[in-house]
Amino acid sequence: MIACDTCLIRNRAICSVLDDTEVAGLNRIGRRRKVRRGETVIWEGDDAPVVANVLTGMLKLTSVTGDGREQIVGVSFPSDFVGRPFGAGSGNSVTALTDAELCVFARSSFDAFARSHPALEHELLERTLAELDRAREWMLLLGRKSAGERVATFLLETSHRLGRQNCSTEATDPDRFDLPLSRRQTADILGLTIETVSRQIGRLREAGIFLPPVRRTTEILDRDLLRAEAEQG
Amino acid sequence: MIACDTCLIRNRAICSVLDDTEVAGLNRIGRRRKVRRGETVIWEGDDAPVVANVLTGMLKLTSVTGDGREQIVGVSFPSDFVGRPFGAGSGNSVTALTDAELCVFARSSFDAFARSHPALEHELLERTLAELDRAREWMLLLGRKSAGERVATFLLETSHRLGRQNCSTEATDPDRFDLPLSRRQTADILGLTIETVSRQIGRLREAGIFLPPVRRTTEILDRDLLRAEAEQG
DNA sequence: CGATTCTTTGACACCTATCAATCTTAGTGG
DNA sequence: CCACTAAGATTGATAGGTGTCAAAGAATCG
Repeated sequence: MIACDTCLIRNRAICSVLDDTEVAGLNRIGRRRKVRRGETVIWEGDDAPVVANVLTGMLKLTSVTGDGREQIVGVSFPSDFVGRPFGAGSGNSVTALTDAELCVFARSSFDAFARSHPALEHELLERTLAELDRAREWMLLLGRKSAGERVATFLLETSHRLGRQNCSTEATDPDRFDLPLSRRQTADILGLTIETVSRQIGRLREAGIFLPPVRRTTEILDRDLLRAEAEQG
Repeated sequence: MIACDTCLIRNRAICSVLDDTEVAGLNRIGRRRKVRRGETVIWEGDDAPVVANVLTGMLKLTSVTGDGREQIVGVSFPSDFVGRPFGAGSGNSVTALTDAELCVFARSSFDAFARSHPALEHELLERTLAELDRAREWMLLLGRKSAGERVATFLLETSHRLGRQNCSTEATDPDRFDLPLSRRQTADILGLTIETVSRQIGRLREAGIFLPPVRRTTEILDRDLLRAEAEQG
């Protein structure tokens, strides 16, 4: 009996392409680690000696300028892979947005394991390509969209990603979701200030399109109008 | 004798990890294609039935909003790989910035070939990870940097990438390079307007930091000051 | 219930976009 | 080779969107 047998994301993480024997091998070089909200797992510019699977919780990937301006360049959910395997040090920090649990590997061990398991590398490649797609879509948002469009796009994208995340058997309403992000974090995702995000959300609330957090739970009231706002708001 | 034997980028493209027999196999499913400046090879949202190695020239990857605002999300040089293998259709268009020559593969054939050649997939993974690093660094620029910082960063980055590109035996001056980009294209990379880019370049010229294009050839006069501008200009 | 943190709201300033005109470059045909 | 044209780049005036600064209002947590 190894830890992976009881792993909640055994069938969704990169491990899903490995058979039981192979998973046992991977299990041998990994260990579980709990992190608290706000704790930074990997530091930007560091040699980034670890990579990990996200078991529970949410994490942010950030880049920061010399004088402290921060941009969130990615958000990781359970079953996502975080860290930078192969060669280069990490270009961004990884910090827990909520309490989280990780399955951590020393990078050197993981690199060696991956190199000898092509199926794992293929899965990693598919995920990296998907992440690159997402990053490039976000570049369009950061470079060319107005504050209103950004906030609307963010709400749609968040609803979509959290919907995929929810794995309960019963169908859940994609228009209602818990958003464990502060204004600062939302602003850091959208390349805006907290005040601008606040005003745009206020605008959507007044327009009856969106219902802001009541104890973290937020709701999209008019998805069609929100989509229109995302295109040109 | 196959086409790859005379290929200028045989040792720099993803093919470099294949032996002669394997390259022959890849050669069998590929074909060369010349494209003219401005020609679009892959259309955003298309099924994107092709991937390719860049042999000569420069290409841009772009995302576009519904109403025509464009963001350049990547620039490809000789030996770079373009297109979206495995599953998802392409999220962005690929358009030639200069006349260019490509080594094109039907995506289905390439996918199959790659899956049966782990070394190739590993190389693809390394390149995709590096591209993701670059994309995320650019997200910081688009989300958090001022116009002055963007232009300065762009000049440094361009100098760096074109320097690596130049493979002549003699050492070339990294501070002098040819920049085959119009103001519009530069603006679309930086998420700015052409007027703002023009003004910022004018500012750097007046400050004696940078010499704008004379018949495409541009020159960095004071790299240290330019670096300072990139941090907070 | 008090203290801290986060969010909202307002007033104002500034940066960048927009609009418009001039100037330069590149390309074409006489 | 030069004039002519069209496209691209620069420069200027103006406006608008977002950032900044400040204060008041919620929410969270002991």
